Amino acid sequence: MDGNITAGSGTFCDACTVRNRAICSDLTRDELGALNSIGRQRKLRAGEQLIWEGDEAVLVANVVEGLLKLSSSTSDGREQILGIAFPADFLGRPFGGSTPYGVEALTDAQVCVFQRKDFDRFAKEHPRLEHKLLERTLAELDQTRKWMLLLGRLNAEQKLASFLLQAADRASESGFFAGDGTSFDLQLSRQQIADILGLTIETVSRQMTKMKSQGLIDLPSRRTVTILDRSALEDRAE
Amino acid sequence: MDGNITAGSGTFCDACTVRNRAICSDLTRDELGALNSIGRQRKLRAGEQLIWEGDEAVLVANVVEGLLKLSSSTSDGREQILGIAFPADFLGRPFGGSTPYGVEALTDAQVCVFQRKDFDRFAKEHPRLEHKLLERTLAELDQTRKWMLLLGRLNAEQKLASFLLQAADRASESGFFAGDGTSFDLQLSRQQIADILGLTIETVSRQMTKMKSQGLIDLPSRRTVTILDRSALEDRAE
DNA sequence: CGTCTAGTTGAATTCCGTCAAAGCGGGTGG
DNA sequence: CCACCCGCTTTGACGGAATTCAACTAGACG
Repeated sequence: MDGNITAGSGTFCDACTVRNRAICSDLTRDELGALNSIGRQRKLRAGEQLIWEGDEAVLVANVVEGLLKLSSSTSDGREQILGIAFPADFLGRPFGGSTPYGVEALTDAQVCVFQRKDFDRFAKEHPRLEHKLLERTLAELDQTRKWMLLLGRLNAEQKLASFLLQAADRASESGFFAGDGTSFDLQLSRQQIADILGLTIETVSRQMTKMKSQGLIDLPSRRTVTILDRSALEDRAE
Repeated sequence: MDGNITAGSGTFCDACTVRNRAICSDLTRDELGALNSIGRQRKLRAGEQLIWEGDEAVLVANVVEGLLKLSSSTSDGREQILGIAFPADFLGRPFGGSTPYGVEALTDAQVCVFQRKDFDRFAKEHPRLEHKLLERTLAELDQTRKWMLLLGRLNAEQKLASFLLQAADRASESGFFAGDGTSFDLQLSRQQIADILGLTIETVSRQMTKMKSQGLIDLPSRRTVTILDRSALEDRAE
């Protein structure tokens, strides 16, 4: 259980690939050192759970590498994905009681974890960090609200079109299999897409083949999507 | 257009009814005075718009009295309510570009507004205020995510049952027409409930009469709800 | 070459939205 | 005081979109 945890060696921040984008980006060398000493790097395998839904919030983390999902389930087992965490995103619930959602790695991932108590203390003493965290949380809230409109008011076609456009943007900006910016790897199964959009796997599949047959997209392989007619896709997104 | 704006007189915080619950609650007298000097009280009529969707974020506010909705619309005019703001809640998007949702008063309301630039500056200089704002934003994010599960994965009956239970809780804790805690005033039209739950007005109506006929609730008047069988309602909520 | 999982396709069903009409209640003016 | 009107709500009939259940297919991997 400890095999995938590396003790904070005092140097890992220097090598951190998301250092300039994560909430730590405004810290001085000394502050970074202090934060370093309370954090640990941890590797996660795809499918591994970092935080369980409803658990008392004992840890928070920065995503260094990979994709993670935040999700919650109904009592009868249907799942809704509440957000996707990308590298440099922050995870967990500081200053809070329990985490009302689970966090699980979608791909192999690397995170920089902190005991919540340690992090809370550190944050309170470092307003610039708190400020970064606040900005990030506000942005996340905006994002989440946008998603609510999708869930509440769009039909399956609109949901999928919006999703593909957003995925394409994310893919090109973070360089995932970017190619020419129109072809990209989804990194998500049909089931996961369905869980994001509040649909079933069959509906997702049907909509994708429909879009393919209409020449809006191509599906060269299971998880690869090529956008052939972006503006038509935008028309359907709303 | 100015008739409903009162200049900051230097004393209104003292009389503020939400002073101990709003984000200002940790400030010293001096700090409160300073904040006071950049804020203005404003009264809103039910239906009046405080912030327009997509506008550049020029103001932020504390709710002093009344209820407001945050909402967004699809291009074909269907609306989704993204959140309800209660007294002591914070409104608007500090440190940001545009507000991606509109804010409108549901009841007559009173808010304490700030120019965003003034507020941003003040906040940056007062970490305790930022901390409060952060805690509030995190709580709001949790709330919003819970709502996403409802929108994405619950059916009409489950949505309505969840909504009524939550409304009952809110009503009793904030003392709205609390009565014995089971009977309360909704303050929302059927259309607004539909916009919250991602349903149509007819579906909301049908579900309510169904619950009434099953003895779960009573509907003594248009906007009053009495919960007769809470546990049965909880069973249906998920 | 067989097995296993993820994805696709099809048919039946159900739930919710749409359209239309009727009911209710509160306010206004005769 | 009553008749009328207006907006909100309820109710009904219908259709369509998405889910459900089930069979089938395509790759991946040993």
